[in-house]
Amino acid sequence: MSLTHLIAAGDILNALRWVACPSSALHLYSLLRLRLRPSDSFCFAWRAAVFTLKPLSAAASLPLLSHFHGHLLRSNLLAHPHVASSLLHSYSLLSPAAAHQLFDQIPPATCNLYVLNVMLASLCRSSELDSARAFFDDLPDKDVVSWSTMLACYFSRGRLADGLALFRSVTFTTDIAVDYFMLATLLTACTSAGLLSPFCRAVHGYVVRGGLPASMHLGTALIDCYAKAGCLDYATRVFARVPNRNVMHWTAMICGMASHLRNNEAVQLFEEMCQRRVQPNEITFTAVLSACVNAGLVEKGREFFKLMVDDYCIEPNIHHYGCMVDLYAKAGLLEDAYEVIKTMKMEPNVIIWTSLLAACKKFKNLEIAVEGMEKALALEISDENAGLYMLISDLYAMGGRWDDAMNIRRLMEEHNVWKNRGLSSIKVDGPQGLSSAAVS
DNA sequence: ATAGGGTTAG
Repeated sequence: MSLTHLIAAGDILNALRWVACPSSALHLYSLLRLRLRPSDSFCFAWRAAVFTLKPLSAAASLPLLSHFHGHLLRSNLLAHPHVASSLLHSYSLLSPAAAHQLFDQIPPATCNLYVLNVMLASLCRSSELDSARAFFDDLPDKDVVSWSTMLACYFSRGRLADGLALFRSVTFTTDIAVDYFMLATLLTACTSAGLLSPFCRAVHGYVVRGGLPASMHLGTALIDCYAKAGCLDYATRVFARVPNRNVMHWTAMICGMASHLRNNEAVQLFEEMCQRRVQPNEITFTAVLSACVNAGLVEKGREFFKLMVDDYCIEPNIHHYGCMVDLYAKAGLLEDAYEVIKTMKMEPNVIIWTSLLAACKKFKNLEIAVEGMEKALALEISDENAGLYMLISDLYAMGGRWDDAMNIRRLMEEHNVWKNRGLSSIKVDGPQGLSSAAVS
């Protein structure tokens, strides 16, 4: 009797693990609560609470979360550190202020290192870097998670020197073993900061000596880092050694090939990925479509776009549409390009209009140009759109509509916008930020 | 195995 109800409770708990919808999760949770007897292990109750919190925070509903918070308080489950850290984590993703408020109410007996690390991560995402660092310095104990959270914080905010100094501290002044989580953190941070090739090789050496690649995330980070550094042969080598390549590995590799204009290899990789039944995602398609654009592979691009929509049921986003417009426009297929714009489910952006109208100018197709221009003029005048406005002025002039052309120029002068002035916003963050230097 | 830090584009 008691055994059957325990099995049933276990099944519900298992189901709760994989549920994604918040209302189903809450439903299963209350079902489970009804089955639990006082004699049941307390472990059941807190695990159920933790599993329920995941879909709740994914649903991004603060009212739902605070409702469940009330229940956790009343049932005294919040005294359990697992529950407290999970709830704090959920809050921190939705409202850092609410997370801070909750943190202040957690009693010392519950506030273990897990809870403190969640709070540190929350501060790293939302607060001044210095207050996160002060919190880190005040931690009574620090484990590998505390250190890598703080490291990622420095790197993600572009504080390379501080990040590297902290990395030196953890390696030289503590007994903490650098794990693959931390390496992936470092690698990702350094990749986006443009600190590429030497660092990547160092981490790779560390990984090889450790007899890896054991971690899927680290494999992706290594491939991406080598690819961004221009070391595509190294990226390929790492890629070949990953045992169970997932969509991330394939996508990182395809992006790498596409961004270095090795378009045919990008297309080949994509086709091989599909043959091996690895499901491409929207980013994979962005990469392979841009390879098609760069190589002028119109038919391949058309085929892949259709594959994405019909076979993989991926709703095209603005990048996908942008690739298709560019693909057709560059090939002089202006009707096809304009057709894509007409079927888009969102407003075309400046990139898309520029692509179409530049091709209209090049191929001297004023018919489509006139239709497009009328709509493109709805975009507000700004430095970013200056190039588009110049193009429209040129097209008017080409069609002999000098007054309209002059009007556009006058409008630009009135709004004081000039082509290329947007370039002054290019980010300059010191010598390490210059990726072109790091590529060599 | 079981809570907290990491992965792909623009």
